[in-house]
Amino acid sequence: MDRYDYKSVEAKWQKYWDENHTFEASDDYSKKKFYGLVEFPYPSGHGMHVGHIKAYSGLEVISRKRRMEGYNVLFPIGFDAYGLPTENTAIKEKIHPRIVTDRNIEKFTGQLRKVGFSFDWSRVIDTTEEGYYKWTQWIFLKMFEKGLVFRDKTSVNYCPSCKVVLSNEDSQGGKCDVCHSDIVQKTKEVWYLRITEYADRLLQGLEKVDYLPNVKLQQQNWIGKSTGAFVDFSIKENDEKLRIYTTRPDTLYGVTFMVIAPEHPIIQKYRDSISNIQALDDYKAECAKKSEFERTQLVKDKTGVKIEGLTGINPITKKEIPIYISDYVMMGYGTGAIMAVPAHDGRDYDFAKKFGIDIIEVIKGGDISKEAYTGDGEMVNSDVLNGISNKKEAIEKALSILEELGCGERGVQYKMKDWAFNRQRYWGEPIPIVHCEKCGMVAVPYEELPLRLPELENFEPGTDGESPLAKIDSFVNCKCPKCKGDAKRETDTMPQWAGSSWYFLRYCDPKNKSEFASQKALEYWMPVDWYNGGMEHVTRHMIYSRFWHKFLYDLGLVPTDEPYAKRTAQGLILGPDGEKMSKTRGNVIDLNDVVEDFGADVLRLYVLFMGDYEKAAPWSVNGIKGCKRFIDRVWGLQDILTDGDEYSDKLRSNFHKTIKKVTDDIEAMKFNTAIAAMMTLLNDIYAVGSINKAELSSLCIMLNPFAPHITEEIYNIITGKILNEQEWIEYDEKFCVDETIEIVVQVNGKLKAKLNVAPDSDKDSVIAMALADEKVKETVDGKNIIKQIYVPNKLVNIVAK
RNA sequence: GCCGGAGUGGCGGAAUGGCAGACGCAGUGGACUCAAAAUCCACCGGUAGCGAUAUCGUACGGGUUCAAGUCCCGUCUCCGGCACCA
Repeated sequence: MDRYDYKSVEAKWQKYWDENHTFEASDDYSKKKFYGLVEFPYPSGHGMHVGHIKAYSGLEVISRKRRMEGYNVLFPIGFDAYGLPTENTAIKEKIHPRIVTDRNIEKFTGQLRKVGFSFDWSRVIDTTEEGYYKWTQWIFLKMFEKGLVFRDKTSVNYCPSCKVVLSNEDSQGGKCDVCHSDIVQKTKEVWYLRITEYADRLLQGLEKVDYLPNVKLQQQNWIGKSTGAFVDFSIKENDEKLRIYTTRPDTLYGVTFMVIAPEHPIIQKYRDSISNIQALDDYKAECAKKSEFERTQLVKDKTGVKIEGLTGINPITKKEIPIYISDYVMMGYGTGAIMAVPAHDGRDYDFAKKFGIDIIEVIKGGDISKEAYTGDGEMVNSDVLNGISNKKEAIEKALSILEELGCGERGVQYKMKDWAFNRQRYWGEPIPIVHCEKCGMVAVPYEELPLRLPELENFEPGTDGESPLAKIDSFVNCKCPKCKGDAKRETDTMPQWAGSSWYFLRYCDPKNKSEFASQKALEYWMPVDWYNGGMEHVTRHMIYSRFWHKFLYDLGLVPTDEPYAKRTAQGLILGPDGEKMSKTRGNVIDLNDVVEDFGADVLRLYVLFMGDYEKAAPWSVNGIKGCKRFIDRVWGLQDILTDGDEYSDKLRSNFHKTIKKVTDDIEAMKFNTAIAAMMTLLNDIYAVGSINKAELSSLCIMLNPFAPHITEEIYNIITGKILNEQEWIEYDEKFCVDETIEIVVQVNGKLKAKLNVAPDSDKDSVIAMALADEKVKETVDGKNIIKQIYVPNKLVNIVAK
């Protein structure tokens, strides 16, 4: 047999699949369906890297298996092509972002095809295409219509390098998600989507979907629901009520001061009656200068100023307490005001120590002279609450008192904020809104969609953070759709996350011109049965897209309220040095080189074999050689091929066991052990010295999802048939059991002997055999046998003293 | 600080509470070769021993159990997420 020529074989089958539309999903809606989704790539100029291959290989294996199991499989791919890197390349090379995008998509497509992924190439999506972004704008307008879009002037996360406003999600850790510069705070009028309105449903929806526990947890934390109470504190000097939010109403008797955010409106309202207003203004100005990062990350000394002229009154104790402003209280969470209980909250404790405020213990159990006690315990110094030791009970009782007094109510808060939905850049979906002096914000009529991006000479954003579109008079100046008077167009574009918030719907019916997808197609294909992607998209893309989907569900436009039935995530591929792959580290593995040197099958096999699919694993230049050897040895089986259309006696059980293992492991995404099992089988075959046609066909089928090219080729050579038209192989449980089973014999838990017995032998005879063993006899000699343990088909343990 | 996850040979990693180290890589010895590569065969956790074998061994300290990498308690380290969220 000649050496395996992967280059020609891979090219041959890729051409065959393409010409025969082998992997295109059928429109026959009577068949059982499987919708497998992978996160579509951002087509960057660097091309794909091996991480992409791992990300897609998981569902690739499952999709190929599903097809052989008789499913109508939708396994689509597309490109999430709007975004900054493309625009920056366009600016640098002085060409249109359209050209950059097309160039990069072509590069990606070529690479994906070379790896032999079984994507449905007839349904490719490009989010920057008119036929697509028209519907992105359409959904936005629906949200606008339903009051989920609003504008607000607030302090926003601004990246001075990219010159854009970022959402909280895109500026985690105080760094820009794109360029990693420090984020600064800027006051700006921005667009928001009211995602908080769906907070509770996004949380509840998690109960009925099959996501990795980790994924659910991260989403729960991100939404950050807390239950507590709003409590009104009276102000002594006037009849104002200062409302706070707390999760611990049980500690009300321990309140010794209040803190409000520096921006709290009550200060402006009572400016004139505050004697140290200048000091408060100064403090506020100082805080505004700090970035979000400094304000939250550098938790050091507590700072603040006491308000002279406003005094709070504890609604339960009626005691007078001072009010401070401090930047450890945020205007954006709760009511921007808190009741401080220094004895039982670390932050309040630090503040009280610094400002010399009383600390009153109300829960026993700690030493409040040293630090705040945040644990549970018996209530003390709390009048009617005294003696209660159950936290829940104490909270309930405090709540009912507050409700009776009419100065408190139960409430819920979320950490999640509304979604800042705009960027001041060119390469994004234009926001289809017109500003009219008379009519205010007016939606562009649906029939005028798509609202196209105007042609530009210069894509650079303005220095003041204005969109480059603002410089184009012909775009900006327009007529108001309502009153037909002069009006101006919105010049901001949508953020990168817009296009990916509904792409899985478009795949169901990608060429539809009159709807974003037909109801029939959606009813058949949705929900996505299995969605795999990176952990980094769990809190942004996934929450955003679940929100859009739930909105469309409320309009009756999609059949399910959750888009994804199941979600898994792959681990990163690290560089050979164990560090995250990056160009600056110089540890990036070039995909093209790997395909060139080893072939697509070896690459596919290796990314799944290198470790647990869900965990990060370093690339090993040597490790991939093992997969190469495996593939070559599979090819070599043709040299020891014999006739035979059923399993031989010598290998029957090996095959059944391996098929079972591979079948189960694929479903559990334990690809590494599935491959290991096939390697073991291959070793067994070579030990036997021959393989028949039935056996080799069977091996080709189970290996096909991992290494589709070589298996198609071998299968075609030995049977004359096409493997992809075959069914997935079955195993028979009865052949998975050996004729004799090895039983381990231990004495006092230590291995002493091994016995070969028939399956399901009875206890007495096995123990008798064990005790008859020379080695066992020797060890037990002179001791009393206290206990005999028999685990059927596994082991015997004799306890002797 | 809080919430997750992990810690097993030289390396990547396997092990429904039941033979620790499957499978692969690297390494060592041998075969083939003028030679090398490729391929094939054997060995491949530590200690003692020529050896059969004995003994220790899954981050560390305790515990439960006939039996613990796996379960429980405590400690350390690393990774991921959230972070002055009241």
